[in-house]
Amino acid sequence: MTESKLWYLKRCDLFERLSTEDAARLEDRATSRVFRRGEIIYLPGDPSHWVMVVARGRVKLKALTADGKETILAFIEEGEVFGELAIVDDAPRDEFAEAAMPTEIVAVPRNEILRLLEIRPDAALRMTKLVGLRRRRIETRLRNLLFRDNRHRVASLLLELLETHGERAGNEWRIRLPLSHQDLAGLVGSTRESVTIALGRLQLDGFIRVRRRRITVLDRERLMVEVE
Amino acid sequence: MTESKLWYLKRCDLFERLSTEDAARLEDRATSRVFRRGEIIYLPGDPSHWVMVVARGRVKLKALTADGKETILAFIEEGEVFGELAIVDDAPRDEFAEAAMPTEIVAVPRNEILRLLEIRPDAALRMTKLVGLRRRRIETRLRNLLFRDNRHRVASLLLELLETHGERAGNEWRIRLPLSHQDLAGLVGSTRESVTIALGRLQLDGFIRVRRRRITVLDRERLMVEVE
DNA sequence: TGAGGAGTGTGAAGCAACTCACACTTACGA
DNA sequence: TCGTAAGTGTGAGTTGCTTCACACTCCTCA
Repeated sequence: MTESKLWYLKRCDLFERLSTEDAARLEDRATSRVFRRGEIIYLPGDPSHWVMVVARGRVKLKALTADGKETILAFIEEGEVFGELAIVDDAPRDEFAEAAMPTEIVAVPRNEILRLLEIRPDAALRMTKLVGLRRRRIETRLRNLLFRDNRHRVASLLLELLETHGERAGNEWRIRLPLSHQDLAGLVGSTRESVTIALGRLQLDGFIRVRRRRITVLDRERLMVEVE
Repeated sequence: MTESKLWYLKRCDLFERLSTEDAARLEDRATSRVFRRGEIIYLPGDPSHWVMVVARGRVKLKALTADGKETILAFIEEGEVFGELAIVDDAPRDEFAEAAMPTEIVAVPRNEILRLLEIRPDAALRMTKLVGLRRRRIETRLRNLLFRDNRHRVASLLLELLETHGERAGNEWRIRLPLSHQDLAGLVGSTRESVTIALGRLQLDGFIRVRRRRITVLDRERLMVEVE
């Protein structure tokens, strides 16, 4: 570990404004560990004793169906929190957290977080907002999946990804995350082949440019209209 | 209005333990109104200025697709909060709230809630848990919809409904909510006809009993195994 | 620099779910 | 008490997606 755990925690707005005392305490109680690409950080059934922060790397949250298909719930990037529902209660995890690349994780014990939320109303409010924002995102995703064909699903997924993992480049928007068609299928609940078709058509229609695992949205506004 | 707004608010655990001062303040700032069945309480685009509580009746949260299909996000029952994402930020609503029956609503201004959360850490924590619990539910729903056929979708929806709106009756579990096949279709993202088929089969297989808009789960354990 | 794996494109066949259409039943208000 | 609307059951025809199969491209690392 090259940097202190605290240094990583502080990049995350949840922990940025702590008293030196609280900070020292966190530094003491938090744990850190490095995972290789593909390693599992936690899995369904594990106790929810920790709230985690991505220090370096990227994490994929996913679930598996009985026949082995992968539902991707989210990607978590550097400086972001995950597993924060440990706060709600101690119900076991119900998804996998997997390192999507070499990744360092800082884990804070549930109790420490709860204590912090008790004494720091502003931290509590931030936490509520974090949980709420992600809920809103999931609800939107749900709406965009039900009753819509593959083209619409993929298109609105791309727009969602721009919000969370997009970066502007002139008029265009690039998706920072390298995503295979298989990954996209896991995000919209369809198959690799169907995603290939949908992306192909969207590209033909001039909405996007695809190169290997890189997707660029050429005209965000127009794509938003297309999706309604 | 037969009862005070406060009386209704206090039935909701978010507000139950207030100082008399805070209580008086809430009583003063909160608003209440009665809606007829089918009336819209708010709609997409409305400003999120209020957090609401169902005093009497039942509320349906839904969204409409471009071609008029109804996605049902949740039903909210007496004493429960909804529209609580107004706390996160002032982004406009993105769903409809509709009275599913004659319903009285108490609305608390966003600012009042925020103030309360600032000064009452326990209230803040409860709010986080509420938002988090609902998020977990939505995530589960998402997992249960992607990659699964109609039978599985309907079956896991029934189990979900037992958690939120179920009541035990001996060995059986009844769903308190009267739900048409159309409603169920809106919850799982399929069609009325497909739901009819799925329910019919589940009944034939001895998992449930259906009578008009009443569904009884005969053997919850067995149904859980069926869904995996 | 070449071999193997990951990622992408495409087509043929099958099927689950959708649409449309209509008959029947139950609930409930005039 | 009847009339109407809401809710349910079922079949025929269609379609969009999945499955399976295989060829091809690109990247990476030995």
